[in-house]
Parts: sequence; C-alpha cells; structure tokens
Amino acid sequence: MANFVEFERRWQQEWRKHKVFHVIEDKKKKYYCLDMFPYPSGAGLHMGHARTYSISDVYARFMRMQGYSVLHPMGFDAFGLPAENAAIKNNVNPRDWTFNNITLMKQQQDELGLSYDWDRELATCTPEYYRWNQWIFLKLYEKGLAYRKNSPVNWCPSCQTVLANEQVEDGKCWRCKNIVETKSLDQWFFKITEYAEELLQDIDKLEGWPERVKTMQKNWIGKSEGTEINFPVESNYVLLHGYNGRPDNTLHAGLRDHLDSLGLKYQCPVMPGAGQPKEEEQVNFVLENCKFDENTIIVGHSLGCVVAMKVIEKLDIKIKGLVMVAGFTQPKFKDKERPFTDTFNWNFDFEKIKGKVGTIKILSGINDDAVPIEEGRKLAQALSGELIEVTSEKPHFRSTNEPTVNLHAVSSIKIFTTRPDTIFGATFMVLAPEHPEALKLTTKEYEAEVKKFISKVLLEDKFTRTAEDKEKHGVFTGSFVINPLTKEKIPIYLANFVLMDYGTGAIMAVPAHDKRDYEFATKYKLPINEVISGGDIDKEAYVGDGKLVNSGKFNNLSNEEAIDKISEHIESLTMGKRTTQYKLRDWLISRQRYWGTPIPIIYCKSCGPVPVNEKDLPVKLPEDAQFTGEGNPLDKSASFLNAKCPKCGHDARRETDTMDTFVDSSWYFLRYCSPKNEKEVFSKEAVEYWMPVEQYIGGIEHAIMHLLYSRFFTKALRDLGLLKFDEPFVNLLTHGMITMGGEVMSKSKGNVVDPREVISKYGADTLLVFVLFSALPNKDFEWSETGINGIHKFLNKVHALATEPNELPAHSEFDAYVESKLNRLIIKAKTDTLEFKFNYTLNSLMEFTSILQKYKERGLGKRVFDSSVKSIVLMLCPFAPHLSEELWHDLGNKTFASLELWPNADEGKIDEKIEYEEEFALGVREDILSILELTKIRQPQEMKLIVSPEWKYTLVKEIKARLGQTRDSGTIMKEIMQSDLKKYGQDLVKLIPKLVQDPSKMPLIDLKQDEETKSLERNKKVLEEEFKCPVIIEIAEESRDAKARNGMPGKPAIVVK
RNA sequence: GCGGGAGUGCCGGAGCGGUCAAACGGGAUAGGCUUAGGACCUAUUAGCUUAGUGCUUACGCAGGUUCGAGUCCUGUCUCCCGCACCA
Repeated sequence: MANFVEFERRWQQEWRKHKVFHVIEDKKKKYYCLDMFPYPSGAGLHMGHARTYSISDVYARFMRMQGYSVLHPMGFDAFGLPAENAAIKNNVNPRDWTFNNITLMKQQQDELGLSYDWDRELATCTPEYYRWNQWIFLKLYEKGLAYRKNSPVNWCPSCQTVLANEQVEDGKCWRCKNIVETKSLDQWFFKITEYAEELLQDIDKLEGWPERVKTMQKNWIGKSEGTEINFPVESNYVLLHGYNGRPDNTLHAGLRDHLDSLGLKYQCPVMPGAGQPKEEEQVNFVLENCKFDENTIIVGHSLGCVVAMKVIEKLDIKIKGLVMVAGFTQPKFKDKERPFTDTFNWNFDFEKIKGKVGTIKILSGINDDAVPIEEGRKLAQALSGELIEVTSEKPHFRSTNEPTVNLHAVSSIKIFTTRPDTIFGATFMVLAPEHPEALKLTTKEYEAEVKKFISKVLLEDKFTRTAEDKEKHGVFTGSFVINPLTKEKIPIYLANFVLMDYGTGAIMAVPAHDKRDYEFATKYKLPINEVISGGDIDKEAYVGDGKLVNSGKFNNLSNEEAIDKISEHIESLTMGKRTTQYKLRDWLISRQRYWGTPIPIIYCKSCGPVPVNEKDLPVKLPEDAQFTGEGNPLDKSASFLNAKCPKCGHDARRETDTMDTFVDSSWYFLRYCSPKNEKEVFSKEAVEYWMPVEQYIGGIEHAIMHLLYSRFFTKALRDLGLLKFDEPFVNLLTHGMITMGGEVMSKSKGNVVDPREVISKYGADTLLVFVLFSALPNKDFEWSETGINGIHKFLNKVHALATEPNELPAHSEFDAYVESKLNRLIIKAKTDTLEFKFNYTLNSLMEFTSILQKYKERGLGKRVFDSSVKSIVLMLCPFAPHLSEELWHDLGNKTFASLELWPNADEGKIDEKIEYEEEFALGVREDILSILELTKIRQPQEMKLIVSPEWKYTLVKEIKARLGQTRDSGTIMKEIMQSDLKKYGQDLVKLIPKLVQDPSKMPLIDLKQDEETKSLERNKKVLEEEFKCPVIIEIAEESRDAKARNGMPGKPAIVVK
C-alpha cells in the first residue's frame, strides 16, 4: 500500500518551493477559474469547502494541462460581524482573530493540495484592500451613484446594524435569523436601481449560468410594465375669481370644464363688485352663498385668494384644501396702487388659516406681470404651503384655460396597475397605511378608527404583515375618488395588504378580477363588477383572459388589446402614463459596526457631508476602539471621530458607518488581477488580460446578493471608464450541498465532518476523488463514508499498476485493443471533464484501469502498457494531484505532472472493430457461464465453440442493408430468397422475421467468420485456464455437432460436455 | 399562485430514438485465495424458464407519435428549491 499521507505532504512542499502554480500574464491563452472566497471563520474548513474547492481545483488544473495560463487565486472575505462578536466576547482584536483564522484555513487548504497562486492572496480587511473600497465609493459618489437619505430601513436588533433588502430572508436577518425591525435612519445607498433594466436585460447574455440563478435574479429585479393612473379625489370645489373677474372670463372657465370632465362638483359664484371689490361684501357673499364642508377645496385666483383667506378665517369648520393661483398678501407692489387697497384689510392670521386647511398649494407664475413671484414665496412660507412655480399660458394666469392650474388644483391619488384593462371594474381604491395622503384623506368621522388601524398595522413587523395567510384588514377613510373612466365615486380604503414600497403605494381595486381585491370586497361588502367575461364572479375572482364587458366603448376587445387601448386613452386624457416598475431597491450599504470599511465622508457644520480627499485614503480603522457590545465602537473612538473638513478645514466629524461587506466582494475578482498594485484599484492591463472570469464557482446562497452586486459593480466601473466588459462571470457553477441526515452540514446542527479526519486516514487524494466521484458538482449529496474505501482501493490499484515491476513483452496481440480503448478514454475524459462531469471521467478512468490491469496479466505489450500508465497518471492529475505527481516522478520524469499537458488522443487508434472482436470473446465467455449455470455442470470435461456458418454472415449483412428501406419481413424475405441464400430457405423462414423484428439480435459490428474464429483462438488459453478444460474451436461448416446450426454471427454455438 | 429542477434496481447514479435488465461505484449474498483479513479475485443481486446463450415485464401515472421510446409530444401525480398579499 502506498503511503499517501507521506508523499502528499512532500509534494505540497515541492509545489510551494518551486512556485509551481504562480502565473503571470503571458502570451498563452488565459483562463480565470475562481472560487468564491471564504469568510475566515473560526471553525476552519468544513467538508462543503473541501468540495467546492476541489471542484474548481480540478478545473483549474485541467485547464492548465490544456495549455492555458490559469489564474486560480484565493483570498479571504475578512470583514464581518463574527470577528467583531468574537472581539466582544473574548476581548481580542477582530484583526487578530481574523488573521488567526486565515492562517488556519490556509493551512487546511494546503493540506488539500489545492493549486492556488498564493502570491495573489488578498484579505479584504487590510487597509491595502479596503482603501480601494473607499476609492470606489468616492467615484460612485461623484457619479451620484452613492447617496445618503433618510428612509425606513431593516434593522437587525441582534446584529445591531441595518441590512440591505437582499439580506433579509423571510423577514429575518440572513446571518443571525432574528426578526428584522423597521427603523427610519439616515443611511448610505448605492443606486443599483439605475442599472435595474440593464441588470435584467443582460441576464440573457449569461448563457453559462444556471437557469435557476437567472430566474432568481429576474424575480428579484421584478420588472413589471403597467400604467400609472390618477384618480381624482372627490371634493367640493369653490372657485373664487379675482378683480374684474367672472367665472367665464378667467382660468376658472377651463378649470370648470376640467372638473366637469372628471365628474367633480364645484361652486363658482359671481362675486359682487368685481370691478370695485370690497372685502366685507365679497366675503359675506361667499359665506352666505357657498356651502363649505370638510371636503371643500377653494381655488382662488389673484384677489380671489385674498378673499379665500378671509373666508377661511371666518369659517368654523376645517376644509380640505386651498389652492392659491397668483395669490398675494399686500396690494402695493410694482408701486402701483390698486383700487382695492383700502377696501381690504391686509392683515392675515396665517396661523389660523393654516389650522383650518388640510393642504395648501401656492401656484406662482414665473412670467406673472401683475404679482411678482416673491409674493408667492412669501405666502408659501407664511402658510407652510407647497410652492409650485410654473409658467402660465398667459401672464398672471389670464388665459381661460390654464392646464397647470387644472393639474394642480385637482388633488388625485396615483395608482399603479398592470391591468388597466380592468379599470371599469375598479370599485374602490386601497392605499397602504403608510401612504402620505392616508391621514389627509381621512374625514373626521373616521379619524379615530383610521388612526387605530394605521398604528396597529405599522406595529407589525414586515414578516408578520406580509405572511401568506395573513387576513386582509382594512378601514374606510371617509373619502372618495372618481374612477376616471366610469366617473363613479368609489371609496378609498386603507389596507394591510397594500405595500408602500411597491408601485405608488396605492391600487385601484378590481374585485371581479383580482383575488385579493375579491376577498377584501367580500369582507367589506363592496361592489364586484365584472368587466372581463369568462369567469363566474359570483364564486371567485376571474383572473384569466377574456373579452371586455361593461366597459363602455372598449367592450368586446380582448383584455390584452384593451391594456394598450385603455392605456392610450388614459394618456390622451393626461390622466396617467405607462411606466415600468421594479421591485429592486437601492442597495443600503451603511452598517453600524466597526469591522468593515469606513465610509470616507466627513460631516462639516458649514459644508455638510464632504467626501474625503483621494490622497487621504485609506481612512483607517482606529486602534483605540472599545468592543463593549453597545453600539458602534467607532462612535466612541475620538481618534477616528475627529477630523478636519476637507473643504473648509474646520473641525468636523467623520462618518462612523462602515460599508456592507458585500461591497468588498463585489470587485475582489478584479483585484486578484493585480493584487499588489499600490497606485490603482487594479491595473488596467492585468484586468484586460484576465477578466472576465471564465468560470466562477460557489454556493447558491449567493444567487442574488453577491452575484447581483458584482454585476452592478462591473457595470458601474465600466461606466467610470475602468472596465471594458459588461458582465464579470461568463460561466457560473453553483455547487450542491453536502448533507448529512438530510440536512446541510453545519456546526449548529452538529453534523459536520472535518476533512482532516478523512485526510489523516486515507490522504487528501482519496478525499478529493471521493467527493468528486460521489455526485455531479452541482448536485447535493448525502455524506456517507461507505464507498470512500472503494476510492482508496482504486487509487492504490493505480499506484500498484504503475509501480509494480512487470516483465511484459515488447508487443502483443492485445495492443491494438488496449490502445483503442485508451484513446477513446482520453477523448471521453476530456469532454466529460470540460462539462464538469467529473464523476464520469473518474468512472471511465476506473473502467480503463481495470482493463489495463486485466491485460497486463495477460501479457500486454510493454509500449502500450507504459503509454497507458503515463496517460492514466496525467489524466488523474487534476483529481488526485499528489498521487499523480508521485507516480510521474516514479516513472522517471523530472518535471511536475501538474505542469504537463493532458494526453492527446490519437483518434486513428480508435478501432471499433478491434474493440468488438475483443469484446465478442468476452460475450462468449458470459454465454458459457450461463450455460454452465443452466446445465448445472460444475466442471466441464470439454468445450466446443462452433462459429456460425458463413452464409449466416451474408444473411445478416443482407438484412441490415434492407432495414433502412423497409421493416416488412415479407418483402425482405422475398428479396433474399432470390439470392444464393435460397438454398437455406427453411432456416431463412425462421430467422428473417426474428431478426427483422428485433435487429438487436444482429451484432452492430460485422465480423467475418474467420475474424470471429481468430478472436476466439486468441482467447482460447484464457478460457481454458478459467474453466479448466480443453476448448475446441471449429467452424460450423466443418463441425459434425448437431448444435452447430444454433450458432449465429456474434454468438457461436456452445457445446459443453 | 409564479418560476426553476427532479422522478430509472437495495443505494448513489448512467442513459444525446434501436447492441438496456440497465454503465461505473457502493451495499448485500455466495465462492476462491489465504494463518487471518477491513487486502485481492470471481459470480449472483426484476421475474420466469430452458441443453442452450432465451422469454416476459420494467424506467412516477395515463395517453400519443414511431417498425421501434427512460429517451420525442400531450395530459397528470409526487417531491425538492427559489420568489411571493408586487397591484
């Protein structure tokens, strides 16, 4: 038995000593074979690591032996929470903890004999690495792709940090599985949404990626095409004209038409004294003649705004809105006296007005010749209203149709739908409880209930709220919107099933054709109107296709056509537009933890957030941090916190958030190309040579996060002019898991197997081959050591075959056969290995090894034997590199097997006929065995093999020649009867139908009678030895045995005595 | 619900329309070699049957195409994985 453990260690040292796997950019074709780099955990390498690394290592070694310059690097994803948690727990520095683990892992990787170029090792936690994270951040910041905003974010209370959307699984933290909370915080984001469309489109370019990963990414980006539609809120408008105005000579004329077209109600009084307006007269008139309620919106124009404010001061109820078009607060501007200067009181109680109006909008004309724009700004400030500066059709909004006024006067709720075809069936509207308009739309009557509902829903965490079987709850707001096509008044509800962060946070509910809406409508007794035929809406929502009904002029269209037609119609009414929605959100990269890349931003009291100067990078992590477990250590590190503003030089404060560690891994594959470059993020030439990665190998758990982020980075860096390609990874292999007891191996489940246990018992090669042989790389496999011994035996067999002395003759009659088999193997092994079918390759190698061993015993020719052994040794090299290296050496070579070329097949040596001849004798042997079994003859006295008569060979040939044309045995029979074979007519009648019906009874390869005889002669000795009796071989024509006529081509008659 | 993948012997797993009762490996059984063996070698491992190397059935289930189907088509069931109140 070979001492694997001993020579494995020896070769590992040799490889290291001679830097065998070091690569440089050279003229050879390149190949970049990359493993997802590991997190250096304290547990070291587990079997899953061993598996994935062995997969990529086989491939790297294989491609190297195909003559490529192979980049096969390894590094460590070394920032992350466990290090910091260890620091808190054991009072060690996260860096020391991390580097200890790295040392441990490297040692274990070396023990596996992996062929990494360790000169390119990197660890993301070193300032040499993370300074480039910061540099990239600054570049993205310059481009507007990194930004800070306040938003509700996912907060993991146990990790004490925020998480990106991708990092929340089932409402739980991907790392610690705790339930994630929602918090509102100022955070840094990368604008990955800017690339949503390209990230989606380019998935189609990823031909070498598994379908399911692509699907997962598509789902995550979640594109849907639909239409945004504005539903006007039902309100009672009061339109107040200005000085010299009338309802028909001002913008109100157009506004009235607009309101009419929307089905909205309004009052538009002709105010007394239009030419000589007096406050009291006008205000009283309005108060007496107009009805006000909490649903009232006053739209004033010019002096009408002043009247409106005065009216509101006097109202004893609260109204919904005030829209002031070209409003003002004092009559003296442009030094021009107005006729109403003295008839109005120019003091306003702005606070009181504010308190009595829900929403205030101020429209100011940039081109106003009567009221300067400053007046509008003043008003907006005094009333905390929304200021909208526009260019009006005519100065001072004097046109009778002012579309901007129409647009802004009417408040509406924007919904998003992918089913505009069902709009005629929209019988209510639902807003997310967080919708900014939710409370504003709530009438007094419903206020208490709505508030209760909102707080109840918002208290629930995302996970609970979006659970599948969650019951739909909702509450009526008291307000209505107008369905823009049916003009019907439909109620506005808030409900838990509508999400604020998708679409517009509001939906039109079409209960007849949406399951959720149906459920909701049934529960709250809301009308269900069928607009697509084909279902039975009394029973359930019909979501299928059909023709439109109850849809006005769109009736009878197919719903697919209607999507377009109705969208167009809505666009022509300027009620909405077609848009695209994505589920993808911007990537939140802020983390409130120490052990990560500091975000290179400084907050200055006067300049705001200022990026750190490039020359001041890296912003290093401080040494004086205290790991108490309370909050972010950076917040308490004085040496870190205090900085000078890069702009003005004054004292300032550093950003204490660090970056998500997924930032580190989004570009490390680029850094490997020139890992030691101190001047640049990466060398352009090196990246141009090595990138993209031809083969990337890692776990499915990164299907979205890491792989999406890396794709985004590649595109962003491309747009920064740093890269020339669009996608980083050409081929992706997601390896399967190793399970034990049906569960993934993990420390917490206590079902881990330490690779070192196996290595110490059998050696690394056995482990590698076993793992590779047990299942296809992309499939899961259940760990079981039964069988590992079989692998060990196989490797030992190879070892013995190559090293045991032999006294083979120079040539033998078996040479051609073994050579044919060998060359066939070389081709098959190469194709299979290229396709990651490593278990097939090994399978074939085992098979051939057995053949070789068998023929060695029979006295195979030395030349063929030696070249076979050499080929096996080389072909085995990617799978069992140590053994291969050892045997290569034993064979007298001074080079490294690892650097040799994979054997080349000589296709000319592949000879099916020779193979068949040889295997034919094997078949005969099996037939003998079964006859012995049947006859219960234990020890035969003599055996006779009678080769089929010559004419049967001709027959078989004739039949085969005709099978292409016909399958009718009658026809074939007739034809053959006309030939010389006719004299065997009696036999033909039996044989032909049988053979035509089952052509498999005829051998695939045609041997001639004498060739069969020769093949048998050659194997005669072997048979005699095995069965311990004389074997006689004759041909049917010369045999007197009655059984002679049973023989068929490929199946000689057998007589046992 | 949507999307992806898979169903073949005791097990892992082959099978790109014909040589498939099913590669290769494991396990089990029997035998050989041996002082012994967890080493090596051989046979058996769906059923039936026979002085003749055969026959029958089988590849989740049901149909279809074909002279011929694990292999192509249709429907259906089961399992695994991912996403999911996404409007």
